[in-house]
Amino acid sequence: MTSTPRRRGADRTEAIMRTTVELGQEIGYAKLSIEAIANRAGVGKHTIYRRWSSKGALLLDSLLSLDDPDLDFSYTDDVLADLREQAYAAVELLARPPVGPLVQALIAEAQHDPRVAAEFKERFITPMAGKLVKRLKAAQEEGHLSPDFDLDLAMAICSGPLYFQFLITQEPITREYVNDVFGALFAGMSPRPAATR
Amino acid sequence: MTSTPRRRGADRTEAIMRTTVELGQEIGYAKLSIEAIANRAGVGKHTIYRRWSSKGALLLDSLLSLDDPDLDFSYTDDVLADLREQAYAAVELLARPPVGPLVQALIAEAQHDPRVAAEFKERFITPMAGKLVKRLKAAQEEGHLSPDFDLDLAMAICSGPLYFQFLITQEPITREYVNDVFGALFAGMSPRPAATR
Amino acid sequence: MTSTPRRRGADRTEAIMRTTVELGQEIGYAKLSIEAIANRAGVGKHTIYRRWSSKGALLLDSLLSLDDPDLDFSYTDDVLADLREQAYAAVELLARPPVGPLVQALIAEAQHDPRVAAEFKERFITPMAGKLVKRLKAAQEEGHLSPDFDLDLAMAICSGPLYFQFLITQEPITREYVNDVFGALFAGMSPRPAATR
Amino acid sequence: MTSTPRRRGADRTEAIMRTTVELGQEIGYAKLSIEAIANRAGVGKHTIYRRWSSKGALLLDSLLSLDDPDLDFSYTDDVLADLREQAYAAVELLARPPVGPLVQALIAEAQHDPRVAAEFKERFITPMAGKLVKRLKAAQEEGHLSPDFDLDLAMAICSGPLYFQFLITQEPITREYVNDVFGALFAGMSPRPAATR
DNA sequence: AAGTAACCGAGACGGTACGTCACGTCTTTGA
DNA sequence: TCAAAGACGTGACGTACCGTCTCGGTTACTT
Repeated sequence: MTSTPRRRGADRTEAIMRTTVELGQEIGYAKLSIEAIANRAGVGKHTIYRRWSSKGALLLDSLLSLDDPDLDFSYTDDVLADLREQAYAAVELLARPPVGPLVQALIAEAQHDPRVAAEFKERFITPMAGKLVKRLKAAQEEGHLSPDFDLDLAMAICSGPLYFQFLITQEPITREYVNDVFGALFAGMSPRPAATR
Repeated sequence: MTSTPRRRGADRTEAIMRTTVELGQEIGYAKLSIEAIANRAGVGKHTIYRRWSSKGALLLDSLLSLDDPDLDFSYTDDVLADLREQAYAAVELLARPPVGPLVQALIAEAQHDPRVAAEFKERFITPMAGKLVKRLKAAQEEGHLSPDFDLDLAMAICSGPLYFQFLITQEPITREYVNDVFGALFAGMSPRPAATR
Repeated sequence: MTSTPRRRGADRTEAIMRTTVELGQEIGYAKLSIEAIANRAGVGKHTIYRRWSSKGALLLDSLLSLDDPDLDFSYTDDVLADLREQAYAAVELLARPPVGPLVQALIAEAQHDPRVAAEFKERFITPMAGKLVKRLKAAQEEGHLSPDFDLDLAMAICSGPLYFQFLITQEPITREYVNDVFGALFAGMSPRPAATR
Repeated sequence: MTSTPRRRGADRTEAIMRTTVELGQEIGYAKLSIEAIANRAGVGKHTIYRRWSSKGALLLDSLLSLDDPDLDFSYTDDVLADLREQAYAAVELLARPPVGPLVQALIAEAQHDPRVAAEFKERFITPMAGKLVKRLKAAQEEGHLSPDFDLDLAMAICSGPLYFQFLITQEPITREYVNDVFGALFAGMSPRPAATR
């Protein structure tokens, strides 16, 4: 029997995060003000400041509070296909509200708030990277991946081009783009030895 | 003989951009206020608003007004080496003030201002990409690069991992990291045909 | 034959004053800005500053440039009636645009600009007072007015209550009000000797 | 036992009004800016805007917050003397800072802000008028005043000439002037009946 | 007729103030 | 005891005008 210990608090916390996402979708996460969130959530400003040290921290918690499809990799014989599949899912999430704009806003925050950067990396990037690295390791063990490949590097190489498209060119990340990227990464840019010969 | 013809305007424009960089280095580009820049530059706020429509626009112009080392690729026999060399230089610029923080701030701005995003892409990213693509095309023609390779894709693959490190993990981009990335990109992640045999 | 000497200037001067009145009626004389007048009149700001030293000066000239009904007193046997008649006319002018609001604005300006106060008194009040004093003097000579009456004082006593209504209570100055004021001024506030006796 | 309960607010209100008067005396009430008052009073601009809707409203409250000598009429046998006495006192107040310039500024404001005009009339003019009317009524009952005299009119007639001098001619209002005005008002402008006979 | 001076529109410029917004801290008050 | 409500000092926003100052481009008078 749970004696509703400290129940009110949790309620409020959730309400605030829910409002954050809601309001963020309406007016944009960049224009969010603590003041507006407090107002909309029917909560004192203090109640927010008590829980989060910065807008970035609130955004991060709000992001992570969203129903996480908890995407994980398939482990078929075809690593490339598995990676693609996974990327499709990730990209689809990032492609639309609320996750996409939220991540964008968080990365923006991270550029001038090292604490947000650290937390974001730890709680958002690293878990994703972990899964990827695990999947790659399995592939490597099965010989589907070049054995002398640093897996953290692989992680950066796989994620980088997607984030580049997301943050810099800001064009939609299509399945074709994903296919191309992974295709290229696996094939390498060198002229094919076979072709040369 | 009229000296300094229509000089006043340009003078101020430069003074403002100089002050922007200066003050940005002192207090951080994110905390820059138009008010403070105007004050420091001894200029009315209007004089800034007349020239730039947003902080982002001012930051971009200020960035581009910096003495551009105008880095361009070498065209030796070794594409890989040339790319690396170029990346070293770029990374070195990004590694320290004023360019690094300015670019960081600009990318942050670009996340919630599409106009900044577009201008940044057009005036900062695209020129760089152009040089890279040109270099890659030359390589391709000489058979140093897989011939069936979309060059824009190559651009994303080469830049992505570096920007990922710059924006997301925010760890210093060492020469080793650059070497690893380009090495991996050229080799590809697939197990070597030799190994397969 | 007038060889249009310095003609352009006069044109502009008039255009500016016309615009002043026009724009003042639209947005209120208090909110008038030199900038807006210049714009509307199609004239550089300098051209205004060259002619008038302050907004008050411009307002005063604009007021005096209006077609002046050039009201003057009748000289019948009945001073009281003549004064009333004159007051009706004056009050009617003050009652509606553009004169009323303009005078109001000028008096407002005069409260914090001694130069405006002086000019306004000299060019607006004094001429009116002159006529009144002259009319009163005639009356005095004909025995229609208490002979031991300082005429400047009489002027103040006649005008004061009207301006009081105009500036302070800001209620419409009806003919009845005018009648009452002059009636009372002539009769005096003392109990009538005749009535007492 | 809670001391200073709900005290903060009132403190600030007073501080702001005090500063308003102070600063107004130094630089003139017309040149007062909310910004400067806030600065000098060590208060945020909002704290002022929260309390007063316009500069006029603040000026009015500041005026009324001044130590009011709370002048009231004597009730001797001599109405004329009582009125004079009262007028001396009033005029003396208006003759010098801070009251004089404040009232002047308020009347100026009232010329383009109907809300200020209304409040000023209600809270400054009407109370004074009330006392005067009351005094006049007493006089009337005692037969010291013409019985068929509208008292509101009497108010206008008594105040008008003084305000005329105050606002329009802007010359000092001497005791002599007061004497003359009231003398004339009581005697009336008509030739004396005795003189007629 | 050409030269020259004055004047003009346009509007940039350094300022000052506006009235608003949000920050993060702090009281106060009601449940 | 805790939270809502929101007052508070601070600082920046973007705008409006101030009065001064170029800037070219006419006029219209002089020589």
